[in-house]
This record gives sequence, C-alpha cells and structure tokens, in this order.
Amino acid sequence: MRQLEAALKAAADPTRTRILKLLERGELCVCQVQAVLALAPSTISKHLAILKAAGLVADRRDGRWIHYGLTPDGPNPHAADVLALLRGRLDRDPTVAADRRRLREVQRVSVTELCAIGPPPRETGESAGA
Amino acid sequence: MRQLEAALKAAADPTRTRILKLLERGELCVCQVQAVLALAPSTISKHLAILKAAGLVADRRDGRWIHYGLTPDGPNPHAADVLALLRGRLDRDPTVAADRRRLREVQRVSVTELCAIGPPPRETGESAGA
DNA sequence: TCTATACTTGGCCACATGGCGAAATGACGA
DNA sequence: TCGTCATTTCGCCATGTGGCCAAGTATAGA
Repeated sequence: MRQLEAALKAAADPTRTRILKLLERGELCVCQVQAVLALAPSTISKHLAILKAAGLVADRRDGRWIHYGLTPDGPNPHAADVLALLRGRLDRDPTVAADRRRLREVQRVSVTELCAIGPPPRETGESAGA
Repeated sequence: MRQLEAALKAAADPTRTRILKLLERGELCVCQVQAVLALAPSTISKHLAILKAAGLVADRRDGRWIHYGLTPDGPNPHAADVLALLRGRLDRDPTVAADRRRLREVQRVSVTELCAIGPPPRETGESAGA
C-alpha cells in the first residue's frame, strides 16, 4: 500500500502532474522543466526527487546536466499504473497544453543556450510566439 | 486538472484507500466503516466527505443510516479512472485483507445490533472469530 | 587547482491535512 | 412533542507539504 500511496501522492500535486505531462514528450533536463514551469530550481528539484522516490521517473547524468524521464517499466508496478492513467488523459487541459507549447519553444534552443538565457520568461504574455 | 487532482488526492490517503477497498464489497453505512477501521466517527465522516467531493463515492439515506457506495459511473470521469486503478490491485495487501476479514465479521450482525454494541473491538486480537 | 555552472540539500514560513472530542443536525420511536 | 441515536460540523492540535533563498555538491573547462 505504501508504494501505491507514494505513486498517487506524487501524481496528486498539480505541479508534479504538469512535470509528468511534460515528460510524456521525452526526457528533459531540470533547466528545461524549470524554463517551462517558471519556478525556483530548488522547487523543481524537490518535485523531481519526490517523483523519483515514487518510482515514476528516473534520472540520468549527462555531463553537467541531469535528464529525467518517465519509467513505465520501473520496479514499482503502481507507478506504471499511475503513469498509464495519466497518459492521454489531460491533453485538453489548458495548463498542460500551454506547458507543451512553451516546451516546444524551449526545445528550439540548445540546452547550453537555454541556461545562458537566464530566468525563464514570465507569464506576462510577452509575445513569445510569432 | 482540478478534478483529477481531487480524485488522486482522495485516493492517496491510506485511510481513504482502505475505505474504498471496503466499499468494493458493496454499500456500507458509516457505522460499519467505523467498526472496521476503529477510528472516531467524525474522522470517518470527514474522509467520506472528501471521497464524496471527489466524486469517488455517493451517499444514500436510509432511515437513520447513511449508506456510501462507489460511483464508477459518476460525473467525474477521473474518479472512475482512479476507482478502476484500485480495483483488484491491492487485494494482497495485509491491511486490506485484514479489513475485509473484519468486515465479514461486522456484516454478520445487523446494523442495529452493530451500533448497539458500542465501540468497535480493538486491535488486540480478542478472539473475535470461532 | 580554481572558477563557473547545473543541480541538490537544508532551513524557513505559510498553509493544508488528519486525527480527536464536543456540539449541532436530522430521522425514528415513544 | 421529546428523547435517542447515527451522522455531520466545528474547533483544536500536531504534522506534512509546497514555495523560496542560501549554501553545498559535482562536473566542465581554464
């Protein structure tokens, strides 16, 4: 029951749900997630640690960067259940859709450039897209 | 997202998970749930209110008693997803199994008698059966 | 070795949550 | 109508959670 509880609790937070829905698009490094969510790095890191402890994501070091990805085949079967539940289920949600749009913008620049840019753009609709 | 969050949060608490697994056996009134879980009535009631607000359960008044049951076809589709996730998934869990054993004991007496008995038997294995 | 960078950890604060007991509510029975 | 009983609501407390900043850790590059 502990494992299921951990997996459900991990997914039950809106910020973590947003992260999981981003990771459905593929592996991301912390700074990319941060660029999309516009939260403090430590906050992102803490959320990722919770998701990792619940077995929903795994990390992989690549030089300076640490990439996080979903783990549908991880050791926690309940985690796989929760990931499956999320899959394809929140795609019409405005926040999720907006996050994914912003993710596409973020992914247009390399990770090196992204981190050099500095803090992520604010929510003030500063004519991001065309 | 709010609805999914509510459904996940509601299911992410171990006490509420136990309640949901009990309700898989069919409708139960509050005093029956209380007899199994051995928590204060107000605590049970609060948990049931949370589950109801999340759309996972519905209540039905029957005289003095209020029966709660799962709502797999309720208005919140995410609630149905969560209930489906739980179904058949925690059946080997020791706590869930013990709760169900105790539920069978509880259901051997009528609700009227049950409430007259007083506080539920404690965890001290006081030769309940046989 | 020493700095810069990407990320994590620890400390702090405001708020949410789960437990209880006491009081309020609503329905049955006398 | 009035008491009784099942359930809920309210007030309280201890603990958990999510946010931030500041400091620590680990790697790349000079």
